[in-house]
Amino acid sequence: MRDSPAASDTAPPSAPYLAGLNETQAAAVHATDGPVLVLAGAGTGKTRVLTCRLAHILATGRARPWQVLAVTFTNKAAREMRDRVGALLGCSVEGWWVGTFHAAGARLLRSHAERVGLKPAFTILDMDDQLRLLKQLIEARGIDAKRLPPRLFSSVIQRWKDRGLTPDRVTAAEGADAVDNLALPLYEEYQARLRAVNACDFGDLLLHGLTLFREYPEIAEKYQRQFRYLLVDEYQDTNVAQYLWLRALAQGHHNLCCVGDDDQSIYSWRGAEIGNILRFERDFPGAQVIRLECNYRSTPHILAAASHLIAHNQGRLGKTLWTTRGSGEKVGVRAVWDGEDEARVVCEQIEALRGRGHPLREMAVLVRAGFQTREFEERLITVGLPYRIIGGARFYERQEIRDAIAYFRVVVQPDDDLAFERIVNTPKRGLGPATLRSVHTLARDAGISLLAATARLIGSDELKPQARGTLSRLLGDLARWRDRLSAAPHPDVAMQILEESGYTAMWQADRSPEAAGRLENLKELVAALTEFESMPGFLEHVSLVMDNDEAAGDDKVVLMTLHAAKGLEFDTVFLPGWEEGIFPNQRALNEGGTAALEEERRLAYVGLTRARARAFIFFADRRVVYGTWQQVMPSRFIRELPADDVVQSAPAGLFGFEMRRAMGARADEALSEAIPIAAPPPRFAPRHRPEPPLIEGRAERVAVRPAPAHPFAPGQRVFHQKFGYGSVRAVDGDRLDIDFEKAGSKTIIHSFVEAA
DNA sequence: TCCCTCCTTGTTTTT
DNA sequence: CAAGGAGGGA
Repeated sequence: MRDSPAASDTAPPSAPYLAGLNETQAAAVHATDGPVLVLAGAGTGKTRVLTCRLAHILATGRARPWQVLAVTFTNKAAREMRDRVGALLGCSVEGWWVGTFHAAGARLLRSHAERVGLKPAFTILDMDDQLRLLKQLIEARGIDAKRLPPRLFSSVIQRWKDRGLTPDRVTAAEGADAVDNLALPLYEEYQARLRAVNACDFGDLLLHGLTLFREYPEIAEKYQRQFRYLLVDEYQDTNVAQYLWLRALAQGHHNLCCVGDDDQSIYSWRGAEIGNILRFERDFPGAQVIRLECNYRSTPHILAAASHLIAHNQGRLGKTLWTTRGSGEKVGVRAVWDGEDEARVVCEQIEALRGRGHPLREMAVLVRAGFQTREFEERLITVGLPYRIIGGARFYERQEIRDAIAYFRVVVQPDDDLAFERIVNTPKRGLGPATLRSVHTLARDAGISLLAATARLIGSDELKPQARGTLSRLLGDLARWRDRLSAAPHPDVAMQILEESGYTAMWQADRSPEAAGRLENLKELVAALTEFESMPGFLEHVSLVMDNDEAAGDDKVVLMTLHAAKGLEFDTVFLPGWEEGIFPNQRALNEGGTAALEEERRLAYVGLTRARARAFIFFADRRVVYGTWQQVMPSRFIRELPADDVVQSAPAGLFGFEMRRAMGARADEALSEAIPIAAPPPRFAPRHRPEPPLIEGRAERVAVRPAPAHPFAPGQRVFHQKFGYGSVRAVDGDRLDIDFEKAGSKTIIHSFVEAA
């Protein structure tokens, strides 16, 4: 449908949802028809444009809600889009096609599953299931899984899927190249196994969609007609499969609007194809390109530093970000002695800012790799600053949650072999490898599911009486739970499953420090069930949508990787570990080419542009790498910062030398502005003077906490969330010296432990 | 079946 | 160095 005058007349330019857009944003909202690429620099109101555009399309009657497909990458982004569109239009977005690529792919595929050899109730496997399945196939082929681990095959297969390649479309030459010519046959077998157990992995949700569109043009046409408008967020992160999927849907009307920023493409290692955004104008002839360049987030110094840095990249479309914000602080570049010093300095700055009234939740420490958070955590615990780590094990990836869900899966779908395997001997039921092997053998030979094979074996006398009894009881339980599910509320049944299977009891009997938390998680899982209509509905949600959305409301310092920080913003950002080998990462350096290095630089750009008011970069003189001290070089990215927008500082002993190394020829000029800070090296000099914070003005010491609510005494047994159980060795005010059973001895603020 | 020891391997991570 | 996996021994 083309822009009809009647349609556009119904939306006056003063429509409330258009209020406050700047000129280019408004242009991006109004350019409804034909292909449009919105190049949205960091902090330029990208989400705003997307949501307003969607609202505009609906409000002007160009399409009905179910005729617009809006896709993003993450659940977080999808949720934000749904919330904002809902708020803008004042209605529910229930049932609309606004969500992640994978959720849309799954929804579409459920309607046509038979066409690709699946049943509509197919299971969506996660990483863990995939790896276990692959491992079985690898071992069945007699491949040494130690030399060639499942992960390796998994990543090769995933990359093929990212490129939209089904096994028959991988060229023989490429197949021969991949893992000794083993990956391609394994890929074929893997796909066959997935179909046999009526399952999909994440890549399949799109890949099967492509097959569907290719083999059944009438289905493709149906969706081309249905989706009059397509909106895509984070286009720089799409892979080839997603590009092909979008292109198939946009066929005909070409009402495709992609929003993205080539400078923030940081996911090539998982198949994202930056070429998609660079090639957009060629892929979609007649495309309009709209650049959003007015940044509403960062101060000019931060913006200048980020822009100057990213200008060192070759392969980019190029934009000129500008801001109307007044000048603020320059970007701090700070040399430190080592990782411990770095954590200490960062925490001092955090305390200083807090003393000046800045909320902790507005301060983020953004690291290149997860392991870097450890030293910060330890320091934050020591000084008693509350913090939150984003990332790490997600809720549904935890062992106990996966086990519980496996029970639910088998109950709902008896043929779910991977789930059956997971629970058949969890908790331990005394089933040995021999018993399980005969189940597997029969299943394979008869071409039936593990559960069906088990049932058959129980009827025979092949099994030892004990195993037979155990399996018979398990199958009886499963059947009973299944019956109950149709009669009783599913949260109640879930609770019964966990109780009657002995799963809850297993953790109650467990004396390890994590057991209590696991039981808590199980309770949380059952509580979460109440929000869903049915058990199958819940399972779909779990596999596609469930993430650990921690309460962001608490006032805590935020620790996370640069990748996890994309799309977020903070008043203050700390960027530690800017050293060659850490950032840029060693692997990027090993590759030798520019592609990997440019991606690291984009990551640096993402990091800097997260900051609204303050950004601090750190680099150490030496660091412990794999257990040994190593002298490290400042990151080349430091040298690429504009001297005018940066303030440097270093402890006295490091001052001249390090700065010259970091800043190259411009160091002397820059040094005239720098603030020398006296601090002895913590490890090599015995004296230790407290150091003033880098931020101007002295740190106001935060008031000492009130007297401990629980008086702790030496010898007392205590429990800590992270370190587990331990005993108090000494008490010093609000600080406790604790010997932990697992984690060794640490100094901990009393409020972080409880009496055990 | 469980525990201990030896060995390997150390980015980023969403769905 | 430290964590996690595999394999062997009790």
